[in-house]
Amino acid sequence: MDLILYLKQHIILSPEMEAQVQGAFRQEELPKGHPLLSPGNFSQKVFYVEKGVVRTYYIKDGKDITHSFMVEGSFFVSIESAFFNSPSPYGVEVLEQATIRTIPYPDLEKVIDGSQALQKLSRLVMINAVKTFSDKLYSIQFQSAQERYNSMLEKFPDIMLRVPLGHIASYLGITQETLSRIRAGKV
Amino acid sequence: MDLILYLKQHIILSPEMEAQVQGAFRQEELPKGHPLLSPGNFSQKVFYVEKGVVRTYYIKDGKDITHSFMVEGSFFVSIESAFFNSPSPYGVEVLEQATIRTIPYPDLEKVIDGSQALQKLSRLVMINAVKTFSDKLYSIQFQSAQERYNSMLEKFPDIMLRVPLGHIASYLGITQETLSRIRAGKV
DNA sequence: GTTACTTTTTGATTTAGATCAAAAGCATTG
DNA sequence: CAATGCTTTTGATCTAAATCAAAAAGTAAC
Repeated sequence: MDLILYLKQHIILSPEMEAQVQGAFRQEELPKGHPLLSPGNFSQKVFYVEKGVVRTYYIKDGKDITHSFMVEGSFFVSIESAFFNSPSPYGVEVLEQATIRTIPYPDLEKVIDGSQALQKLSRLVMINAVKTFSDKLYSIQFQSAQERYNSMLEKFPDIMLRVPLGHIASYLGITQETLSRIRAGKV
Repeated sequence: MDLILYLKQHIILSPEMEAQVQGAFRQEELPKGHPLLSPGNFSQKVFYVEKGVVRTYYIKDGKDITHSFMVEGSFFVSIESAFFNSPSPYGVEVLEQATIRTIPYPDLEKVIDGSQALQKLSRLVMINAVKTFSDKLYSIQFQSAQERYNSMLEKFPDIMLRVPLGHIASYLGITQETLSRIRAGKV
């Protein structure tokens, strides 16, 4: 969803503010496979997905672990880089032809500071980030592989069919073999 | 740590702002065992722990699961109540004689809106909440019970000795029996 | 179609930690 | 100091999912 539209759905945006946001965010059309950020690099960019599917991941013991799938209307920023001045453990890559809007975090902070409404919205976006983590923690801690698979089917029915098995398995916190068995109903 | 001192460590606080904060937060001395919030209740209160130890928890399948230990200098708010107007799945209780400062979230929001510096700090506090969840998710997903135990020993050496085994076990995401065995070095 | 390569599935075995059950330690109260 | 309840430990068994290994299915390149 278009960034401005997204904002207008949540807050009232003055024409001046709208122009400021439009100008502050870059817009990029990116093909499948395009890396937006590689793990271990430093980037203070905030990403907004207007269209397409993007994946964030990190490398653990040489293995690629999917951390999240981002669909239209999602924000991402490396907390490590933007707030703690260190390299990002996360990488970000385009899974499906995407339209991405980006802005350096310090610039975004200035824009936000200029609007009470944006301040409130930015808090909401962060709260949602906390909630996403909280939900994922709960699912890893208390749900079985089968249950997590079912939840994901509900949440991302489309993604399940289109991305490689390995990405989904690592996202669910299970091995590819287990996911394959679950899918086949052999559990 | 005293709330005002905490704020001053992070930002510059004008005398007027300081007075406003002092007035807006209530202060309570609470004994061990005192419930600050019961699971299933609605509370928009933001808690700040000035002194003592507090625990947040929830009930899962009739079992009491410790979600976090809060020591001096920690904030807590039920996201569900404060932001989504629903009952809090979390409960909060005093583990050790504590000094707690509280403020309804809507009031806090007004205070924050009046100060650029507080806005920035509130973002940082939220970022830290995200990071805490992120770290906990990682530890549950990739670390063994033994490793989690060791990390906790480093992070909360004092708490480990003073709170009931069951609280620690559920916090670590393991059973009491397993924790007992780990402690005895029988693993 | 044949070859080569990647992705997915199937099978056998192992393992960390759970569960179930009971014993041992420790406090508190009369 | 018994008697009564907690909390913690110990022991035996079970289980979900990992690991290891190989077969099968897809995909692309020639």
